[in-house]
Amino acid sequence: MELNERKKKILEVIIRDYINTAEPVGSRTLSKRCNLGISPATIRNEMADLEDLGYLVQPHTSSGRIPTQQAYRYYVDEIMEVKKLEKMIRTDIHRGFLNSNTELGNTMDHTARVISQLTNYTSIVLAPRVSNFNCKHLQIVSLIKNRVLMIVVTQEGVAKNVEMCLTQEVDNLLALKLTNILNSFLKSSFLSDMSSEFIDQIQELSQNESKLIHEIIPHLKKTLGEETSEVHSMGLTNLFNYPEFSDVEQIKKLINIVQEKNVLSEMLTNNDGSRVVRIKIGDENDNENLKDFSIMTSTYELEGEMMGTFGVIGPTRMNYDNVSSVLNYIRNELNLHISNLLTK
Amino acid sequence: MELNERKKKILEVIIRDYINTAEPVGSRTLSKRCNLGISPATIRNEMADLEDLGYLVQPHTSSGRIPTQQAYRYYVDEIMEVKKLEKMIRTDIHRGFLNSNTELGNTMDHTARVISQLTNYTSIVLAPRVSNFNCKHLQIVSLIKNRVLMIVVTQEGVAKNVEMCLTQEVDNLLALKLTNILNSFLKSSFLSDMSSEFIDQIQELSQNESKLIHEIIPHLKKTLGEETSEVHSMGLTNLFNYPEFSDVEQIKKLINIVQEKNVLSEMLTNNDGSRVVRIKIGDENDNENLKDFSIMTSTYELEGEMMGTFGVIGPTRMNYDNVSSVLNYIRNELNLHISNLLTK
DNA sequence: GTTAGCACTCGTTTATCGCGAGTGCTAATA
DNA sequence: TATTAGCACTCGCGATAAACGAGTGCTAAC
Repeated sequence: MELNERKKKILEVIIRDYINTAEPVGSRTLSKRCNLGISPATIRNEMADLEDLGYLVQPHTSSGRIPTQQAYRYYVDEIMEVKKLEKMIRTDIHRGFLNSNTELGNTMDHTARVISQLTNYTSIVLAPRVSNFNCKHLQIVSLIKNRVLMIVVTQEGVAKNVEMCLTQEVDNLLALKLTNILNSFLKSSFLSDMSSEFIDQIQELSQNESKLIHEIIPHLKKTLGEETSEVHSMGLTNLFNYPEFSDVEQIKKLINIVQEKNVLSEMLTNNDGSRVVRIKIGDENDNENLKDFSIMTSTYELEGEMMGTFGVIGPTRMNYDNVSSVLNYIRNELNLHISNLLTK
Repeated sequence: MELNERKKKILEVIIRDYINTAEPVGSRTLSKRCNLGISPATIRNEMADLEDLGYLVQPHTSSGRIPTQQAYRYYVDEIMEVKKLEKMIRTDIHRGFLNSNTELGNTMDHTARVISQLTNYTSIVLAPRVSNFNCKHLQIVSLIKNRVLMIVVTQEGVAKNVEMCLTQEVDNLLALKLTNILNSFLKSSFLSDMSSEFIDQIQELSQNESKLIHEIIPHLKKTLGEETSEVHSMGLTNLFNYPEFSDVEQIKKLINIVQEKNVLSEMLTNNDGSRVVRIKIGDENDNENLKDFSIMTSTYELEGEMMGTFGVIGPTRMNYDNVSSVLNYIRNELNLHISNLLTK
């Protein structure tokens, strides 16, 4: 798909304009805007070419043109240059993160809020996941009768708790006992192979304890195995202001996306590690409900290890420049902040 | 506000009709619907009277009438008779609750889902709150460095956890120590007066431990003091189908209400204990954003003690009959289920 | 290769009209 | 005296039509 410089320039201006106004752009307005000193007629010819090449479409005969998803993809890959955020905004964000509470949950909320404010789209931030068997500490807390709470703490100091119902009563003492047993497993790395044989071999366990441990293990496995983590989302109503989402059906779709946590899996399956900020435009999303949206995501890390994902959902007519800048900078801040919070 | 029997009957039919159709009701259709054998002309006279009394309004001259909020209030207080749910539906609900997971969180979700399905409005269920100093057990879990998790378990077996950042590092051993100290406080009911003097009097504590306890206490106080609890909501999009909420501005308002948890405080301040199901119609809500909505709430209990609130948010043109029946029955089921889950 | 000119397209806006559901009033009726 | 039939009037709504205007493609001239 080679485009000469003039076509490229024209396409760029069209995309920029359409992103701003959401109105089809015509040759006249375009000729005023781009200072190439070419007449509307020439531009019309070029636009017709760009339409043949699949970069533009007309909503109806004799109206201006709007960019296709292919055009956005081209823009993102070949035209866009990601700028640094303005210094003032950067320091603002930095200060915000410093003031945001030192608690992990608050940090996630704060991040989501900042992103939605800076982009005017809907932000989504996934808390660090608890998985991969890298847990450091387990704790069983007796709730009442046969109901207990299991707290799983990872090496990175992230906690997750699971409520469960066992077949017999567990008091504080027994809970402590179970906690100790499970943690000794942890040390001896039995957990990496939590098969029944292993557990039954532990001689010191009473039949009772052994039975309870057997009940707990599946819950633990499930917890460690699942990829889900807390979702923090902000600015859902931001999107309602955009004309493409102003009818009720679109709004319903949008709410379902965010509520049913569809985006989540979409974000996680986006595993292309080669770029810091990843972009999925419209049809590029696998999820059927997301075909009308664009999603931009990035990840935050701790000591080189991927901890979680965050990003933005908006129209395909997204301000890719600005969102890239924002996500880039937020990523840095988040890495810094998380590192302060979680490093030993 | 005395209304004679015929006026009462007419008002009732108008309200019922308007709740179903959302269309102003005229004298002709009305005369067909109510079998009082009176002509449209007579009904017109009565309707004019009802308008003078403040029960009806016309959206514009020469259209049918719609009920005022005063009318709904009258209907709810004087006309409506709450029926039992159909046997079939009752058994359906009952089975659903039996099958719903034995975990507390799931039960709340299930309740929210069932209510929104049965009413076609938006349901809100507040999990049992943790407060009033009735906690049974405390647990400190070391996360990483100086960050710990505090788990508060109430007498009823409800848990809540709070992440906090202390001024010095806490390892597993120290966490256990702190846990023991706090629980001994609990037993000796020192917690009910957590003043500094009391704590400093404990001789056995090292300066170190004492300092940490002093840091933890405020968090504990805050947790026990706050009235908030998890919110489970379902069926937000249900409301979009009603014509009164089909424009974007209303939808925004609605989403803000549910997201920003305004309803929550509204529900909690609704303290009129004299009725099982409490109703707030439009203006009766203190919260400015709720003036266009009606809210119906009820509470669930454990051994006579109020545990939490649940209910429904919808248009003032709400099907008060059906929602009353549903909330009534759900309340029974929830009491039963919670009792099974939490009783010693 | 570029541009001015022109006829044509088509969605949007504005105005007008008729329909119909509903009302209030008056006079007749039980 | 309460009820009802009859009738003129109101007003929102949908349909139809006309005017508008932003934009296009094509052709011919530069």
